[in-house]
This record gives sequence, C-alpha cells and structure tokens, in this order.
Amino acid sequence: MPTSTVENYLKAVLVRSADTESVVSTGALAEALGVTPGTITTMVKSLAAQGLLEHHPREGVRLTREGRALAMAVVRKHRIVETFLVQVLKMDWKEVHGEAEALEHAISERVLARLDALLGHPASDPHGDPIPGAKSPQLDPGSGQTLATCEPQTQLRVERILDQSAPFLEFIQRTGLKPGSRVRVRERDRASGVVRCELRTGEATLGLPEAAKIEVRAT
Amino acid sequence: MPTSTVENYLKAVLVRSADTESVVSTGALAEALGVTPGTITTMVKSLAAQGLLEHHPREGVRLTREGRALAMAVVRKHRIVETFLVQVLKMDWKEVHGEAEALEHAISERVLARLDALLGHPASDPHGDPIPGAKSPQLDPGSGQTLATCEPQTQLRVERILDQSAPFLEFIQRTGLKPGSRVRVRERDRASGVVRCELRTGEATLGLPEAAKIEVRAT
DNA sequence: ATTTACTTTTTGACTACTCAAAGTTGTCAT
DNA sequence: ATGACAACTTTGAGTAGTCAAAAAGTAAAT
Repeated sequence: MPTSTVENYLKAVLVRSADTESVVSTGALAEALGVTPGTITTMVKSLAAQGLLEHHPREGVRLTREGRALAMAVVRKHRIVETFLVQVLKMDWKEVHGEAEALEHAISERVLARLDALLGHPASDPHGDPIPGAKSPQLDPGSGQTLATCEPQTQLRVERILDQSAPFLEFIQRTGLKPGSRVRVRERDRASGVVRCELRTGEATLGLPEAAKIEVRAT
Repeated sequence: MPTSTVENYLKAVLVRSADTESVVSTGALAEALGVTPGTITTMVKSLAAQGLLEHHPREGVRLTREGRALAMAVVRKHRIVETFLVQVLKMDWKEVHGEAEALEHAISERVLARLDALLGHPASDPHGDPIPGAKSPQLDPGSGQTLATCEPQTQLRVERILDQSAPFLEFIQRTGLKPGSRVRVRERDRASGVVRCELRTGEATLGLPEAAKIEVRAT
C-alpha cells in the first residue's frame, strides 16, 4: 500500500504534466509540495526504483503507467470527497479542498464507490474539475480558454476554477463567478492588466492573472 | 498535531483502562497494537515525555488528562464515522470497523461536526458502543452484564457487541443478535461451555467465550 | 570561451516508528 | 531464601521522510 506521501508526490506530478510525454521539473515539485529540492531528488529516485515514475536527471520526471493510474485514483478520491463535502455535508466551497487533501488518503475503494453512488456518479467536482471515471481514467480535457485568453464579447460559460487556494476562492466568491455561471468579457486592457466582465448579476472587475485561473467555454 | 500512530496508542490505552486509576500493561498494548513489546516500551516513553501518559515501569501505563481527552476525541470520531458508514452509506455492519480505523485519523473537527449533525447527534454507534459527547467526554458506562454472566431466565436487551473482529461479527449476524434485540438465557452449562438463548426469532446456541462479548441489560 | 547565475544532486544528519535479540526484574513455587 | 519463568526494558539496527549546506551541472551573457 503506497503511503500518503507517495500518493501526494504522484498526484503533484500528474496535475503538473500537460500530457503523457512532458516531464515535470523537480523544482516545480519542490515548490508544489513545500519541501526542499534535495528531498525531491531523494524521493523521486525512490519512486523511480518502485516503478512509479521515470527520473531523467536534470530534465525532470514522468509517470509510468502504474504511477499514473495510482495518481488518477487519488485525484478521483479527492474530487468525489470534495463533492460529498459540499453537496451532502453542505460545507463551504472554499474550505473543502484542504479537508479532501487529508481524506483522499484514508478512503477505501469500497467507501468511495458508495459515496460515488450516493452523489449519482458526478462528472465534476464543485470547482468544475472533471472527476476521472472508475474505469475510464482520463484527466482534464478542458477548453484551454480562460477569461484572460478568450474572445471578448462572446457569450461564455465558466467551466472550472483552476486555482483552489483559499484567498482566490474567497475572491471569486465575491464576484459571483462559479462553474456554470454565464459571463461575457466586456473589455480587456493588456497594459493595465484589467479585465472587465459582465455577468447576469452585474459586473466584475479582475486582473489578468486572476482571469487566467478561470476556465471558460463559448456557448 | 499528533500522528495517527500516537492516536492509536492512546486509544488502545483508553479502551483498555477500566477506570481513571487503573494501569494498562505494556504487554496488553503490544498485543492490541500488533507490535513487539520493545516497541511499546519505546513509544510509551516518548508519549510520557510528551505528557500524554504516565509510565510506571514494569507496572503499566495510565493516561494523563490531556492524553485521555485526545483518545476520547479519536473514539468519538471512530464511532461517528461508523454510524455514518452504516446509516448513510448503507455499508455492512461488519466491515465498517476497519474503514473507521483509517478515517478516524483523517477527519477534521469541522467535518465531524457536520457528520454528527447529519446523523442527528447519535448516542451510540451500530455496535451499541456509546459515542462520547463533544463537550461531555465520558466513556463506556455499560451494564457490565453479558450473556455469560447475567441472570438466566430473565428478559434481556442486547446493549453492545464488545468484540468487533470480522469473524465474530459474522457469527453473531447469523444468530440475529444485535443491539436492541430482546433475548433470554434458557440454559447455561458451565461444564460444556454452552449457552442457549431464546430470541423472538428463534433459538441461538453459543459458547461461553462468545457470550462474554455480548453485553446485555435486564428489561 | 569564460564567467555568472541558476537548478539539481549529493552528503551527512535528524525524527518517528519499527524489529530482533539480549539483558533485567518481579513473582511465585518450592 | 532460591530458582525458574514470564513480563518488561535495553540495545543495535533498519526504513521512510525530511533538512541544510556543499558540490556539480547547464545555459545564457559577455
């Protein structure tokens, strides 16, 4: 049974690899996991020895099929737990990420299956992130468009909130933006970094960096 | 934050101490936790250094107020989680103990409070074990009577199933005994170790050792 | 072609938990 | 009292995960 540390390392690699081919730098992992670079090198070598990932020294790291499957299972648990916390326990949108971070390592497949059924086999979690299926493991199709990159003046739908840090969640909660919201970009000023959007409930103003964390799709 | 190992040690001490005064032997803990006696001695010294229990060498171990509070919180989590698994997720009575064993270390106070509310602040778990209250921490009043010790021919009610090992749970599931069941001891033969009981649904025959794991109360 | 700056890896050390095996100690029967 | 025995503790060692600091490699700028 993999330890929760191992699960966290694999998950960090997974969510940072754009596709199966790309490698993730050890520096990025150190940043993401909050440990020193030396620790990453050590762990990565051990994970590679266990066949969970390939380590290309001074290049980066790539998951093996086995490592990927394991990481995907953890992401699935995380997102189902988040959905449960919000929909059944009525917890606040912005506090569930941290809770799920702990629970994802303690939940058995059996309990997970029950939760999934209770929730009606949801396709995405409260942040709009897709929940990989039990048998069809796949991750993050995603439109690739964000409020920072989309065509202005077109009618959009918020697909996913890409950043789950509490302050950002707090911020967008005030704007009223959430998965499913209808929105249109009114104007975007690359110089000042301001994005002005219109939503059914009013107006929202946000900066370019924030806008990049909100994935949208034309409707 | 205590590690789950620490939580498990404290819980093991708690559920094995009859009262606040009694000490628990390190041998009993080694048996309970499935580690060697030397490991217990080492850990117990470390726990004592942290102020969570008192170690009286070659005598045993007793929880401090702080250790007791921590252990009680873990037991509370365990029993609420078990109740949730059975009542909400409709899981099988006999498989929830193991699941709760893992979850009890991963659940925050916030999530616990939500679960408790969702379940209507239950007083006891599916095995009949009392759930210590959030503020009024107390453990195991218990009648002290079991099918092995009670007065024969009196009308009884099953209060708690004291042994949560899967085989035993499987066994009593076949007999139909569960918390709340009405039962009367027909005959008890100390020589052969046979206890014969009458329940509304029929008869059950069990041995003395098994009978000692079923707590009852006269009605 | 060096220097400089940056990233990554190595090294030595530490904490938490564990075991096997050897060493102590308390108790109980003689 | 005196063994004998069982329970308990000590000792030495190993795994997982971590850090700080030194060493090594890479790449871009001069």
